Amino acid sequence: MANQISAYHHGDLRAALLAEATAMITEGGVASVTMRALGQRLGVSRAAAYRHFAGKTALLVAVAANGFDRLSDRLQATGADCKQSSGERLRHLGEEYVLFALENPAQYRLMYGKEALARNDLPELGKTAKALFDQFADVIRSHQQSGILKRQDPHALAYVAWSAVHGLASLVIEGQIQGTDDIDGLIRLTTKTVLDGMRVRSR
Amino acid sequence: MANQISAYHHGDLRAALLAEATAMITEGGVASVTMRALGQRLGVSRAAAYRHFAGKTALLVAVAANGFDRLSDRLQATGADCKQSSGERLRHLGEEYVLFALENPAQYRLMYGKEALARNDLPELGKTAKALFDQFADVIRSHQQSGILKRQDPHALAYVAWSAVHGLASLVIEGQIQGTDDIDGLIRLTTKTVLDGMRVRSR
DNA sequence: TGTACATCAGTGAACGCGCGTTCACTGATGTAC
DNA sequence: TGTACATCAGTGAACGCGCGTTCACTGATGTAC
Repeated sequence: MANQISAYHHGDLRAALLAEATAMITEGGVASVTMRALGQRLGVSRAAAYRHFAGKTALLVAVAANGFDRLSDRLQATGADCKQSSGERLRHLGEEYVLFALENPAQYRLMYGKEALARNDLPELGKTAKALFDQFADVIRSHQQSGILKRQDPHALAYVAWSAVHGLASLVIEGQIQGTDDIDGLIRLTTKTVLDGMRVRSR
Repeated sequence: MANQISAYHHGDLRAALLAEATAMITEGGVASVTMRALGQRLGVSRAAAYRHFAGKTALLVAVAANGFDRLSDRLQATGADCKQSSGERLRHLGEEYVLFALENPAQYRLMYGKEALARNDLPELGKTAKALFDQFADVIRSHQQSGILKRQDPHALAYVAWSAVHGLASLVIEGQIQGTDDIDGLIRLTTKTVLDGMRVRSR
């Protein structure tokens, strides 16, 4: 076991590559990630990455997959924190979702955009995204059974709620909602408005 | 006046370049637009485009600007069609917005994403986008004065509504909401839910 | 009406550049005896 | 404990490619006289 890092053997280059690629994406967009720059920033040859990833695409897919894992963990922790069956749990879920996206803008874009990652790379990622959405739809369903939410197709209702938080996150990430605005207040208003619209007797 | 098109002089190459670039973006994403391919598809030298646009970026900015014009026209037509002061006008506005995005996915992405177009190119485009949003905020404000919508900061409320329609459009465009679903129904449910959440007495 | 000429749209060859990836290699590590 | 060796992570030079852009040019058009 080498717990010391020599100049030649990096130690955990794979993890370092993922972290550095994520940082580069955040700083300059996915187009700024090049195998050359990546190696240079880690003080490593540009060919070294190929020992750990089949190619650039595989590396980006890994970054996205890591994002899904982290988002899923975060949302599950939110669910555990907040046991009440009222609509508050749903609101917290939505707010945490937006916060994750705003804290990891580039990774989020990689997860849900298809500009950077072509369709070919999606089999594995598509499943992960679907699993996360299904978990969310289950929460919606349980709130319907508690009589809090309208009894409509839970998948459709889940899509509506997801649209709102994804839309808000995207608009902020893409710079369409300027920094002078009260983002936290906007997040709360969005989750509140959509939840109110989904509530029983809201008409 | 040359109303005949010779082999050498194209006639209206500028418009043809815009249309073809838009088509290419739709087919293969913005990365698939290259000056070479563009010229080839129009049966023209690859240098010909530089007679009409300063460079590739200028061409893409023009495509985005054209998108804003068309979207603005469409939404204004919707407002004119639908004189009633009830929430129906707002719903139509939202639905037309999503439909425009789904019919022009790549152009829409170019308009509201910042992946393809760097910040430097935004001075003009930013203003156009802002003007469109302000028009929308005015509609929200007038609905508040009619007593239909909650009296909250109209800009904030406008952001919420925009988030929902932008989010839905984005999720569909990025392939996150699969084709087997009832997209039209989902559009209606989204606008209805958000409008209900914004209504007076909706609590 | 006919000719000379200015204007401008499009040509095609070439440029330099940065990219992802490859390949034979070298150095460090851990293990078998 | 010491040595030989298999394993594997990282090197660095080189590859071919497609890109945006440039440049001197040529061909068509419209206009002045």
